[in-house]
Amino acid sequence: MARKTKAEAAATREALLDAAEEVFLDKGVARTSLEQIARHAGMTRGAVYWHFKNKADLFQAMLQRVRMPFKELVEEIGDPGLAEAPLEAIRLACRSGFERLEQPRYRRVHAILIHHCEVFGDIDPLAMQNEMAEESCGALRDYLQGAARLGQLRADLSPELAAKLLQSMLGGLFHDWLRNHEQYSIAEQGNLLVETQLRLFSRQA
Amino acid sequence: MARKTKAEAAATREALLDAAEEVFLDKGVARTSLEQIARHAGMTRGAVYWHFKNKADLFQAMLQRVRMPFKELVEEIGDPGLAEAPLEAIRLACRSGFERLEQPRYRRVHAILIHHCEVFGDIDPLAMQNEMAEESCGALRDYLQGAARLGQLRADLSPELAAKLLQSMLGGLFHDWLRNHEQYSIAEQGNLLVETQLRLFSRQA
DNA sequence: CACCAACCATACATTGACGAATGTAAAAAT
DNA sequence: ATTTTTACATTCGTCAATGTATGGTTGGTG
Repeated sequence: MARKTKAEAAATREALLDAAEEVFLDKGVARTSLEQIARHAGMTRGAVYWHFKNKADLFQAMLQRVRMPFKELVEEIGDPGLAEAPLEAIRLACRSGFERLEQPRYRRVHAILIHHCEVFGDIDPLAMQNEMAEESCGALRDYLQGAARLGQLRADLSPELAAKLLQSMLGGLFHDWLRNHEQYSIAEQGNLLVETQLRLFSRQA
Repeated sequence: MARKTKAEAAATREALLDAAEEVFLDKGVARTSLEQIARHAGMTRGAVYWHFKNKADLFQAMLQRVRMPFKELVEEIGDPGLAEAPLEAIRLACRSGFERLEQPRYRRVHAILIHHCEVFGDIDPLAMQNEMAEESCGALRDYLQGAARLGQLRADLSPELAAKLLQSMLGGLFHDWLRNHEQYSIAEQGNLLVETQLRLFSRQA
């Protein structure tokens, strides 16, 4: 095959990752061969082995395109007044997180990570899920402790417990929606649930 | 090989299923061969193909040993007075569900179904998860509607919304604990979260 | 303008899992 | 006592997937 320009090569790399997302989501990671990915992108396995070391390497590259730590979601809002309204910060961060998840790329990759892959090679999806869970739970605890200090929480509810409740609820919603995203909108449902839960947490009903 | 008695044959069948649980949980379903399962049970693949049609058949047999629909959990309590205390019924059902999950067999098989297998053959684990989710969510909605009729719910909280909240929370806890069961007890954590959530739901704080 | 390396296709060797076929010895049935 | 069936073990052919090696063309750089 003829050599391509740098831009073209980068484009085929992206095309391979796009194809990987689609086929992984459809067939599952273990049951899809690199041949299938390459054909779906209109290429051969040679292209895949040029751009990536192996299947695990391709998988990690796929994940790199959709990283979104919880802290960044809050920072992107960029409202300094949120320091005095932690509950509102949580609400807005969840909102923008939900909006990202509705983009096909974010939805597909997370669905693959959560529901369509097992351990393989040096990839351990459960460890990655644990990282994500701990990061978000830590952030939630910080904000809820702030809310407790400001007297915005019910007196009979510890911020640690509230954080675990909220974290579990968000995780459950996350898993459930990624299983059947066509049945409802995570933006609608998620905002409704988060607002309700935060309302139950807050001092003034 | 010599023929075994019926009891011995049934025992080897169970031993194969036990071995399958352990190896599946360790290596993931897709990455474990029937050879590995047989060897781990001290047999060969001949035994596996005698007792089961193929890998998918063995997998389904493994699941059959740990079926536990939500309704049965309530029925097993057998307290007729629970009709007037739906919130208490939910609490007790969750409690006994958590206790079951702490048995290694139930924990392992559910962990495999949720976190260690992809689609393969005619097996679709996501469809099974959806069945479980819908069944439990339906049951929760029934009980919470009963609680609403009896005036045991906050007036500003619809039973449907409460059911979704609780269902999401339980699902999140379920997924999270199955990922790292050695870090905490689901009986302790689960009962605490359920009681707290139900307390937030109830009219009298 | 020349030449090297980037970019991808093609061909080949290796691996390992499946499933079917066959072997076999003892338990049940007659 | 004989026959049949059960409960496995062993062997073998097949096929799909991986990884590597090699080839061919051209863009980029000196």
